[in-house]
Amino acid sequence: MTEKSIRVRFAPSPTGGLHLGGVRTALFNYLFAKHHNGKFILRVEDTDQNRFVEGAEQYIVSCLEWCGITTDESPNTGGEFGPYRQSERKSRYRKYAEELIEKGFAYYAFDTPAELEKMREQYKSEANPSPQYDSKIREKMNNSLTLSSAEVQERLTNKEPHVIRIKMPASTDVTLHDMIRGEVSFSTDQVDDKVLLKGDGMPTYHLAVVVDDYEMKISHAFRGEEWLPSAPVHVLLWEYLGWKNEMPQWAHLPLILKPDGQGKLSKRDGDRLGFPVFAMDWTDPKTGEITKGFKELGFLPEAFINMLAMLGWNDGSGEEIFKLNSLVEKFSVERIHKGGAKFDFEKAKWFNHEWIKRSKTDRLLPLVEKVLAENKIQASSALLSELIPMVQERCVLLSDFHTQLAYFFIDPITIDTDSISPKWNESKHDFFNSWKTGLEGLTDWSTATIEQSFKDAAEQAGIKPGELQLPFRIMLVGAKFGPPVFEIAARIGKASTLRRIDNSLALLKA
RNA sequence: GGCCCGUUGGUCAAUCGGUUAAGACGCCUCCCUUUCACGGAGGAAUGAGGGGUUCGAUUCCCCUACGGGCUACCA
Repeated sequence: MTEKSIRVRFAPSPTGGLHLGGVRTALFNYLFAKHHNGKFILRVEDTDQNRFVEGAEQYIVSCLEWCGITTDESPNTGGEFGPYRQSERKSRYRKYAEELIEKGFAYYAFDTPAELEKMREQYKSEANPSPQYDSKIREKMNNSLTLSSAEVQERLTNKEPHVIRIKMPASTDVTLHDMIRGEVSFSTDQVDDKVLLKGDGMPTYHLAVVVDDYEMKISHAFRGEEWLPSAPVHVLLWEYLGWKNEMPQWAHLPLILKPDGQGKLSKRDGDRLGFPVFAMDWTDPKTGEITKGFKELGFLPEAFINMLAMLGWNDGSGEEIFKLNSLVEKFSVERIHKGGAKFDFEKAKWFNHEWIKRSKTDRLLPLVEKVLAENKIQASSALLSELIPMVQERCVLLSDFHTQLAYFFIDPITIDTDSISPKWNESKHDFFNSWKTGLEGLTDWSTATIEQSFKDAAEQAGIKPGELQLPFRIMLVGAKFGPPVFEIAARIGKASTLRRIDNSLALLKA
């Protein structure tokens, strides 16, 4: 048995933002390839000129880069099996389609869109709500099977618009082995004569995927489960073109479903339920509309791919946190789930929180600097490096670093006096007023000395320190969160501390 | 409608004929902490239904139900 070298491909079409499911398909392809020391190829399926969206291809590349999914061959970087953009391969497809016609496995069809529409109307019935261009119907249409060869020749020389359709055999079972689902078989009676080459000379997905997988020597083809119904067409094409022995192994991935209700997760669900569906922000070049992505929302790519990998796969150990290289090491197709998984944004956030907690300061530093800069807060890297470990366990999203860190740099904008005013009284007011003097006299401004001074003053005032700690926190932070108060006081310095006490005291008096 | 795929707690899921049916998220209780978070200890919560096969089915088979996908000159 000859060992074919492992080559897989992620083949998105550049029609807009890159969906969660798309990234997961890319990821599984990548994990499989790298686990077997194979190649991961990016192939752009831009055969539909109507759906082509400017910038979408570069956006997809950027998403993969952000995720750390590197390509071995792609439109940008090239490779020995290029071009990797189907539009640039246009000229190669027609000859295969015509070869199929010669062999009797395909035919020319001259039906206009209107005629097809009419056909569907005509044959539509209760029993058959969606009539197909199949072995029965093709007898009634305008194609090289029904027209005389002279007329076909004439129409062809007149450059009459036409497509090439596969001629599905009658009553044959097509069986394929799916790495995830095992044997799956279909009756050819159920599948229609798919268009292989479109009127504009571009191939459809069906022809292109087979030709390109063959020419690019793809060994394993991973794609979403939505492709399963058309798989028999592809299998037949591999056979008809005489490449059966080189056909890749198929693997149809389960779908990612809506969290509520049912159905495939879509961009709309994200908008509706308030979470991203795209990997990164996507700006529609026509409308200018921006759709939020995981990256910009504050996800770490490590968390994003980790979460995606666990949606439909696990290593069986119960461990859920994996780095990309561990995923590569552990990945196995056998452990991919068969059933679809509902997307759970809460769990996605948990992954991110875990990754933020576990990340080294250096990893977080540039990202945190960016978040702060976006909020007009300048901070030195040295200071931030000390601050990050103090707050990272409190951040679920990178954007949380802003709220968790802002008060180290600027006085709180809102003071949650409601939390302290119910228990506020004259003696507490007096305490802070007099403690200020004590603080002013502190020569060594450190967490320990501030805390000691606080305790001493509290004792002198006859108030339990615990009752004064929350007020102090509210004064410095503005709300009930953050690291130990005295550490905060130590960091923000004497002047800021005193100023914030004064500001709050003024508010509490009123 | 037809075809195909799927079905373990609310969600992600382990189990590859014999278990008190893991673990995680979320939720609840408690501890730690006079903030928040982290951490720790507990808790509630699962094999769609019906037939087989078997000494024994969550696990294998069939039927039903339910869910999903596909049914374009879109991918």
